[in-house]
Amino acid sequence: MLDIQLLRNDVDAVAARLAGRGYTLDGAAFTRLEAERKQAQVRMQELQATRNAASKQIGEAKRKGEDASPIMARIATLGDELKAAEQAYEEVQKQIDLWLLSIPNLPHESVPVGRDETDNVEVRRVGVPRSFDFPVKDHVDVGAPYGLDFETGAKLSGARFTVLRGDIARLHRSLAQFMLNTHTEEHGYTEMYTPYIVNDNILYGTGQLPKFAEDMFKVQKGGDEAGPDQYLISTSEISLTNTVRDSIIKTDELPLKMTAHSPCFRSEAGSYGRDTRGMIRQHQFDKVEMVQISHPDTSFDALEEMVGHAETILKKLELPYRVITLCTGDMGFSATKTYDLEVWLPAQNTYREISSCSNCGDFQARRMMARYKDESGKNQLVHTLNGSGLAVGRTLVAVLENYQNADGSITIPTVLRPYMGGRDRIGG
RNA sequence: GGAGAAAUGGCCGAGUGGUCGAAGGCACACCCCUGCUAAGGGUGCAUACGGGCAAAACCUGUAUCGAGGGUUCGAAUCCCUCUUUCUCCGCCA
Repeated sequence: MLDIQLLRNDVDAVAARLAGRGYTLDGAAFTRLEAERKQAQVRMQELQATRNAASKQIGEAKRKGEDASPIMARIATLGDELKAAEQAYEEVQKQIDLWLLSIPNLPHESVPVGRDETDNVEVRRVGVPRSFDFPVKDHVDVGAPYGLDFETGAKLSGARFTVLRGDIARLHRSLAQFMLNTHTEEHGYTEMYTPYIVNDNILYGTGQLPKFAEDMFKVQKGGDEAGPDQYLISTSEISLTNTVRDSIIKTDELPLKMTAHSPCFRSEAGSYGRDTRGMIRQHQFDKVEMVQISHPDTSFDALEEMVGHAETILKKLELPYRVITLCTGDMGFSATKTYDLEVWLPAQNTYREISSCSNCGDFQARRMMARYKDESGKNQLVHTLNGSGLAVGRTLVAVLENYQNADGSITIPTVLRPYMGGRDRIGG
């Protein structure tokens, strides 16, 4: 959520910055709503002040044993007026809130301006894609003999669900363990385990609601149709970041660094026909997530650091990748700056997203009311960052494709061997 | 699932219809006193959103005692619904 003061002071400047990310801000509508709000609020507060003063007088009169009926007669009709005024105010305020909640974050000045992913800027490439002297298979064909099973996944749950068994399942688990251990032991993150089902208000905090409900899975308690709205998390960013909701953090406790391995559930409405083969795009996938709650002064340093943490995983796995800066038009709703890590997939002969690291500035903090106390004792909004470190399913894809051998076997990356019982290959 | 109790400021805790945004204590900040040891005194110390105002200081209004509704001129206090916590019983991995 943007600072409403920013909008009150200079709607046009905000609109100009949002235009860069392809969002059209209706400044005139805002100005109109704001005028209405001010009028309604002043009116309501005046009536409340009148009522409060009269009630005090009544109290005093009664204590002295005087007759309070003249005062009561004077404000006889106040109640109805006040009720109407309060309703009018609430109505406008609700409109403003909903409008505010649907505006995306402002891009940071350092973000390249552009329309879509073709305008993203490559920052660096690390590692050299291996050259194969045999026909390269994609992960579906590489993994099938060892337990990568889409057919059974579809039987159980439909398209975009996968069953892993045997060596592939273990490789998948090993990747998650390896990532989690690296972030906790080498990067200073606290390991977390959090709910996978969250209340709807939590999703307002991180920005999935009110605009992106169609990407989420909504769940219901058995037999409880009137129960609270709850959703499966689409990323553990949601649960990790919201742990600091409604709290005031001591300055010397910043930054808070949290990591978790969790499943992610995405309905991906609107992505039909994209990446239908294989496990690139699934309704359920695992991810190791990093979240930092940062002091505003250091959040952009923290972003660079976090990208480095994600890169460490790829480096240790010896997977070639590149880092790109997303342009204004390609960034997510809550982000003020985002780096994507893209891993080399030989079968697709291209780099594909495997991590996304964003600084959200105070955008989520304002929605969550997450603050710290500054030196002068004032409460200030924290900055929030999140990054994949990494998407486990896609990392599995990358390992299968990059480590495949001519005989159909798969070499196990060196760092994963301790997690795989010391073996150095699958099959062969 | 059944029965009962509870939820107040950073923390503890008083407050059952009328100047209560809330006593008192702790913690914290500053000042004074004291030349010495976890001593004494004073002051300050919730948040959000408005208006004066373009902004700071300042003045001022409104809301907030788990959440939402209701009764009332007036609600922390009475009523209803919900949430959470605790105790006991049952069930369960």
